[in-house]
Amino acid sequence: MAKRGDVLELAVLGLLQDSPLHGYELRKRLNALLGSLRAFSYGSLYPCLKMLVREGLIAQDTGEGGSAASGPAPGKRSRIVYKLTAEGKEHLQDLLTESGPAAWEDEGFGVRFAFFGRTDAATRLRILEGRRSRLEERIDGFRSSLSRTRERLDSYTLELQRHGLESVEREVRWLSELIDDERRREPPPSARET
Amino acid sequence: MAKRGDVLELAVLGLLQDSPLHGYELRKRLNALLGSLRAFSYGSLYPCLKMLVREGLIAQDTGEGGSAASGPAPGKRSRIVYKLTAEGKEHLQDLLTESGPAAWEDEGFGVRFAFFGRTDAATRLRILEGRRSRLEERIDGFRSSLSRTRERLDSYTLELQRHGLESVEREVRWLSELIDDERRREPPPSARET
DNA sequence: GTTAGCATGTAAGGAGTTACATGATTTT
DNA sequence: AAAATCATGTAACTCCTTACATGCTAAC
Repeated sequence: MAKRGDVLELAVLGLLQDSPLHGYELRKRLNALLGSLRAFSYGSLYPCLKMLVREGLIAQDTGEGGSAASGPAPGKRSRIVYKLTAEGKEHLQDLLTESGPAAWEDEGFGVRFAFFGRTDAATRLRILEGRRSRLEERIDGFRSSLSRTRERLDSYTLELQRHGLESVEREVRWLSELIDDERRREPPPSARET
Repeated sequence: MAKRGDVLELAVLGLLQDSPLHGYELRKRLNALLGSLRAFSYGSLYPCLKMLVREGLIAQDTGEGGSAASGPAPGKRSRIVYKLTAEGKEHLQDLLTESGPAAWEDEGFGVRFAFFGRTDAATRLRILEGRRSRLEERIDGFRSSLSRTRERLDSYTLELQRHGLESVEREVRWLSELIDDERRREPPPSARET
């Protein structure tokens, strides 16, 4: 229970944090935001929106204001604009601040990183470091499995492993640079004590 | 119809091509082979094996030979050894030779590449080039979406996009080197004509 | 006037995971 | 004799896709 790997849910809540949006627009921004990471279809977005409404995390804003132009693009067609509720904002903060596997694994990390602009410095650092040590574990398991099975592998398989390993090592270097940037911007409290 | 993205099926058939194996061993090799690409659990492997037997692509070899040591590790416990049937071999060749999205997308490409040792040169080249142009398309769509939404993105989101783009560009360079290697090894027929 | 894009949904199903259930064998 | 690892499986569930269904509006 409470073990939802829902990247979609988090991404939707995160986007609605900036401004209310309707489904169609939401999907475009979603896929622009996640870029190569992931793409979602309407068939998953709309049911997700319904669920979030049922859970009280977002609210529908169908009716146009009262008299004149009120929506972002008035007079188009009946569209359903969603916005975060107070509960939704809280839940979003919980998700973004959360530690644990959800925040380290590929997609979970990617979405959280995309919303780093609204995350506090301590959390950013924690997530970056969590991701890095997760990748370093992966490298270790990788190397030991390589040394165990090296003799059995042909050159193509080996080349695939080598390229995969190099990709992970490259991401570790990237993370290390980001971590250094964060530290420079906000030095650890131990430097201010004494 | 006939639109099975089954990475698992292909990987199982590919591994059984080298030698008959039982499920447990198969899973270990599977995860060693695919490394960072993917991991499979027993909950998907065993049902898949059953399905492949039903389809006549693999056969079970439960009974030990007749008298003395016959299996790879005799006298352990009742284990079910699977091997490719003639039909299975044919189907595997079809899958490995296949063009189209299945062979270009991330996982489909990865598995096919892992089995390049048993693939002919022309197919290798075709798949490598297919993968490369697929990635180049992705880069284009990416750049145009970036120029459309640049002003709206904060620095973290932008950094994520930049890193993603760089990863894809890096893979394109990798593929280009591999393609050059293949060409050097087996020059195109046009160079032999005249 | 027809194609393309905006806008919202639903039903069926695919591909895989987690957790459970069971038991033998080897190592410590 | 306890713990780890070998070995095989099943049931329920998750998350997402594809294909379908519908209709409005803008551009060509």
